Amino acid sequence: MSSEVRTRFAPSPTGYLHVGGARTALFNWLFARNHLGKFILRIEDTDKKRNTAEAYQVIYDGLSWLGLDWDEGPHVGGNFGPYFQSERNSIYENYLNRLEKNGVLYEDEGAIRFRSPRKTVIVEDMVCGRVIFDMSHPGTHPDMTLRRPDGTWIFHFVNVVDDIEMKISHVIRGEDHLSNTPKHIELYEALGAPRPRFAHIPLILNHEGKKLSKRDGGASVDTYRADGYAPEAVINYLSLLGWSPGENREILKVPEILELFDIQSINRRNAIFDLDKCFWMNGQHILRMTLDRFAELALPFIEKAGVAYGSRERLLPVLAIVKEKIKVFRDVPEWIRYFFTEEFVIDPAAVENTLRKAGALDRLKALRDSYQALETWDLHHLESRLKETATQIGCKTGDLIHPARVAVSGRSVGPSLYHMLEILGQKSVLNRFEKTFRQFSL
RNA sequence: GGCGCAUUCGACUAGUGGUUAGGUCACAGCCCUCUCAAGGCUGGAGCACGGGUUCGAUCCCCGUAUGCGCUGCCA
Repeated sequence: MSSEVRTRFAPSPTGYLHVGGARTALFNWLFARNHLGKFILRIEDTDKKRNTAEAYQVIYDGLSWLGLDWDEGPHVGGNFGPYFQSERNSIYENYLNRLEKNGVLYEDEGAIRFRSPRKTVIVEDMVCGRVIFDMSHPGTHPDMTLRRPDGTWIFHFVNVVDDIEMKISHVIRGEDHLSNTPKHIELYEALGAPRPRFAHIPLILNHEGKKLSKRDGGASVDTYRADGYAPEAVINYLSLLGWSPGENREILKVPEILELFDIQSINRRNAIFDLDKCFWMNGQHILRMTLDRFAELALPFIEKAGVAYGSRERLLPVLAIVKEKIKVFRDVPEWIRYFFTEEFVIDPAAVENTLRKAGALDRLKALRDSYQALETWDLHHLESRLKETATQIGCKTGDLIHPARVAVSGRSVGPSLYHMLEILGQKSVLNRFEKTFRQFSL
């Protein structure tokens, strides 16, 4: 029981969930789940006035969307709450009193400072190895402040107190905290508390090699949901920043990541975030996911775009034939809209490149004639009849296929033509052909 | 400035005291093909630099450079 693994993610409500934070949360979550331990969410909302309800919600939404469920924290409670620093004032008072009794505090213009023991502190980090800090010089390592004159708390103190109180066994956090760690260790020692194991993971940087900021594309987790990424793809991508399972494995499902993840094998080098690869990876996950999962993730975008798909029974076959083309779910509506309405947009460039080609409409008319007479409207008959027609009028199949695609969809790119025609049905296809003749004949 | 961490193709990474330094994204070309994707093949592209240690270093050690982080009464 005392050896139970307990990790935590301790964000402050800044209004968005940073991908770097999400990755920190992910590694904490993976480590806890791997060791059958507990993953705790604690909100570090000490002295911020902009702590709006939305700012908290963004954190819950982001983590939930990614599937990083917490065992203790907001909404779920736990035995070590409250899980908001803003509600833990009396706890901090107690700990401050303990330090006061130990004579390690002093007042400085109204602020409370901690008197450093001025010794060498050795950090045994699970990622960075042994790191030695010489704390003996006040010039380079000034005594840290624990509390401001107005009574509000400083991060280092409350962070350590909470980790002690919440029995955090492993502190997994960004490498920007490595230099803070000796200070934290001094507090653990002064409080007579056992120190946790530390693991400092490399940071995520932007293309300029700077810390990824809110302005950088892909910095905020909610944009992934908005743009139509699958959470499992984002998890996969983030997991490979600073970590690799080896054997050239890359496309991994969450259970696989869980199985393969090993905190010892995290590297120490900062990683630059590459949205292109994340995008590619999303496509790979889409390719591999079930149609049900695809539909589940695509549906919000379809609804939002107002595509009147009628029923799930009508929608699924359409999704089935576009699934392999889709990279992000945001694109789904444009790929399927014309299946459900006659009022679809016609791409002028597509018209120019196909319907306006010499003889294109005549060939399409020949195809119309053969399809009009087609009795069995299915994939195979559509294909063989089109090929026969091409042979009869002496053109390549592509010379029929391309104009036909534009005629029925308004687009020059799309799924396989025969699949499209089969789903659209004979009546609709012939209608669209006629409409095309009316609209584009000279 | 001080302290800490890092440095393998443009990016993410694998890797070992002796390898043709491997994979993936991106890029280019080719193949496949009804478009677009997907897929296949090929190509360009990398061990920051200088000293050591060693028979031999990308790998170990020391410097230098560069980058990042910390150096707050931010978190």
